[in-house]
Amino acid sequence: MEKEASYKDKKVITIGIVRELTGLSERQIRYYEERKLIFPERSLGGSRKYSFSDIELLMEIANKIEDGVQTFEIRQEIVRKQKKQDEKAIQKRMLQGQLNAQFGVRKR
Amino acid sequence: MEKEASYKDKKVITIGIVRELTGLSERQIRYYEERKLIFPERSLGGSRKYSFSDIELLMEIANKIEDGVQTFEIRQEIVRKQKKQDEKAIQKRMLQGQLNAQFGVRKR
DNA sequence: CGTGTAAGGAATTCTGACACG
DNA sequence: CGTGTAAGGAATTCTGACACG
Repeated sequence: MEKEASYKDKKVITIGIVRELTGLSERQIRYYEERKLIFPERSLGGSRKYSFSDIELLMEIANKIEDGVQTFEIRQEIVRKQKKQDEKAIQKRMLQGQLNAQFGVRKR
Repeated sequence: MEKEASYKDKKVITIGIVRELTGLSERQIRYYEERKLIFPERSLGGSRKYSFSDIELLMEIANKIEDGVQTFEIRQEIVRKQKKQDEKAIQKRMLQGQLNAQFGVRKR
C-alpha cells in the first residue's frame, strides 16, 4: 500500500548543504518554513533535514518571490493544488467502490 | 559528454544521517574511509558528505566484514572491479575509433 | 513583507590517541 | 584488525530579537 520513499523524497540533507545547492541564505530557507511553504523533518537534536524535492521546491519558491509573488499567495497555490489532488483521490475511491458493488470485490 | 549526477550519486549527506540510515557507528564509517573503501567529499569546514550510493556501499561493506572478510580484501575487490570497467571502456573507445575510421566520423 | 545580522547556546563533526584483543 | 571511547576544538545549526523598508 505504501509507496517506496525514493531517494528524491528522503529527508537527509542539512540546511548548510541546501544553502549551497540552492544559493539561498539560511534565513530565507527558515523563513519559507515559517510561512508554511516547506516542511523539513528534524533530527533528534533539532536540526532540519530536507529532501531533493524540497530543494527543487525551494528554488521554485525563490523564483516566484523574485517575481514579486508574496509567500501568502504561494501558500494558497500549494493549498489549492493539494485540494485538487485530494478530490481526485476521493473520486477515484468512489468509482472503485461502485465498481466493486456492481461487479464484486476484487483485489488490486 | 558528462552524465547528469543523479540524486543517488550526489554527496550531500552528513555522517550523522549516514549513521542513522546504516546503523553503523561513526567510528566504523570513518575507518572504512581510512581503509580506502569509501570516498566522501568534504564541506568547506571539513565535514564529510556522502551520497545514497555511498550508503548502500557502506552496508555491503558492513555485511562482508560481518562475514569475516578483511578490509584489505574488500579493497582488492573494488580495485579489480574498477580495472575491469576501465578495460571495457578502453575497448569500447577502440572499437568506436575503428568504426569511425572505416565509415567516417559521425556524431553520437 | 522578506531578509540581514549579532548573540548565546546546543548539537554536530573532526582529529589523534589509547585501549582491547 | 576492527571498533569503542574520552578529549579538546572547530564548524554547524538553532531560536528569538532588532533593524530596515
